[in-house]
Amino acid sequence: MTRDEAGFLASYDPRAYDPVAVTVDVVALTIRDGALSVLLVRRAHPPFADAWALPGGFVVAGGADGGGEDLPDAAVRELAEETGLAAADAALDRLHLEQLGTYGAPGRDPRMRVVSVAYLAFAPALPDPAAGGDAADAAWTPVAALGLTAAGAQPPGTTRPLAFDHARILADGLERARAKLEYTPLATAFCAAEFTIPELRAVYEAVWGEELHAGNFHRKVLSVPGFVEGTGGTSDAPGRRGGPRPRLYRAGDARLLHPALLRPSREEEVR
Amino acid sequence: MTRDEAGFLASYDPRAYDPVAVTVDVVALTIRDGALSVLLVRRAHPPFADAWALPGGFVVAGGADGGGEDLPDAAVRELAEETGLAAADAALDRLHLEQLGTYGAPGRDPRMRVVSVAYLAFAPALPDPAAGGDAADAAWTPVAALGLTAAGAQPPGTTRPLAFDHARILADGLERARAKLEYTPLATAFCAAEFTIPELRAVYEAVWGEELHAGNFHRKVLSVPGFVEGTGGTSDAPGRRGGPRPRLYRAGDARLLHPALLRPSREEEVR
DNA sequence: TAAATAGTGTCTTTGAGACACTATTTC
DNA sequence: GAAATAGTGTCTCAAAGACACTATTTA
Repeated sequence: MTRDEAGFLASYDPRAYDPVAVTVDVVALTIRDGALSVLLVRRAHPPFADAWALPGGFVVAGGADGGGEDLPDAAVRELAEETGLAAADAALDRLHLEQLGTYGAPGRDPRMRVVSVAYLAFAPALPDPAAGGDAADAAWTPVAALGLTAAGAQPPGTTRPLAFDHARILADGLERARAKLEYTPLATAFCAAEFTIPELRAVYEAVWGEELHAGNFHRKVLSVPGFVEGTGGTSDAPGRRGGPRPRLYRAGDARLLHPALLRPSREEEVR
Repeated sequence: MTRDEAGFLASYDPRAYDPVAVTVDVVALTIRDGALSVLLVRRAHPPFADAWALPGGFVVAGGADGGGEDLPDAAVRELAEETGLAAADAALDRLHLEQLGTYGAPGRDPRMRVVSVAYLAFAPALPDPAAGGDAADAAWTPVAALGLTAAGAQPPGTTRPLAFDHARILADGLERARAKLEYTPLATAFCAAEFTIPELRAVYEAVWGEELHAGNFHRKVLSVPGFVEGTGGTSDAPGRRGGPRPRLYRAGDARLLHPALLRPSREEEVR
């Protein structure tokens, strides 16, 4: 650093600017009882007290000398804090986390200018959360129960309206999830370490909201290089309604599916 | 708003938190002389004075009572300010702008904690920029000249090292652009309002960095519903090296290409 | 035994890519 | 005329989806 740069740094006063708060919000998805579900918390404090919202909160900034937390770390911390899931929990180990987008329209938070970085998480079936932090309650909620429109709005009279612009964020997260299942092997992130092809198909059906042809799906999954690899084992199939024991598979080493596994209902094809 | 909420808002002091600055940075791409190029500015002030960087700057926050600017507006403003392109310019009208991602690792800016929301812009050929704002210079730069690796790093000794983590942001923007050409009609955003199929092919070749089969490309583009629509006109083809006059097309009404136009070289297929 | 399910075989249709060819233009 | 290019025809191969079928399990 030159002397000029050092001098500039010393005279720099960040508080001369209007303040902006940075938060993270997490769209955590899982499959519970065959239904795609999102983790929601009930807000204990205003604004939107008692309303349901995505788990999230302020990022620890740290001073000019460092000490702040990185954004993905903040997302995992908020997820753990507000749900009682220990950050060291084995379940959180298998978590897939990716950045979804940033929402910063003026007025989206009545307190002040807040820019929120949203993260999208895929998790295998997790235990019921325990409320913690600023949350009065926490629960996995089937997304179908929220009455979300594709445009990211909830019609008036919805039983569980979301705080802030969280309906918009959730709608974006759902669309991202649906798209990612097409060309990445991330459906395996919703499964346990070992899974069967029918279980994997159930994930696709829950996320896409439509039934898939069992036979063609099976052949397709096995034909995509690196999607899954067999373990040699067989499921012990508790509580099924008949049929042979399906074989067990692990996630393969592919990071992209090629050829992709495209959604059937593409009549819309947004024009 | 309940009285409780109003009381909470009145007592809320945003300055109790460590400050975080929010900036926007723009990866503006265009095709110049057949080469995919990015708009860079030379920084007039520390940190990284005299280094090249993506155009960008602080977001106008506004107070609790509003008055701040939305993030996409800030991106367009920075683009206009630092390049001398008038915001009302017809060229900026045809601009495609989308959010790329948010970069907020502690220490990425030596002054303080800075969270930067990056935007990706596709533009038709634009005039040479004129430096303005905090920029000492501004220029369209062929991305090949920057020696970027796929990992988003620049090898030591690069002629034009980028400030901050802008090499990473640019690499992410390029990969996003390459992917988007596959399944959206955004290649047309690099073209004038009317264009020929060979011009469109040149866009794909510049962004993907490989040659495409002219005949198959032509048939493919016309076979995807809503990609392009004919104008009935014919190019007057100045300065070509022979061959018939190509027909003119406009962008169609499709927002997704189906079937997609996949990149040929997918041997890698990241495992 | 009946019903449900795992997994495979096969046929049809669509689309991608290779190659060939004609027509049109510039040098 | 030679070379380059726009645009079309045609063939082959890969892949998606429909349908059928067998084997295996539960109720």
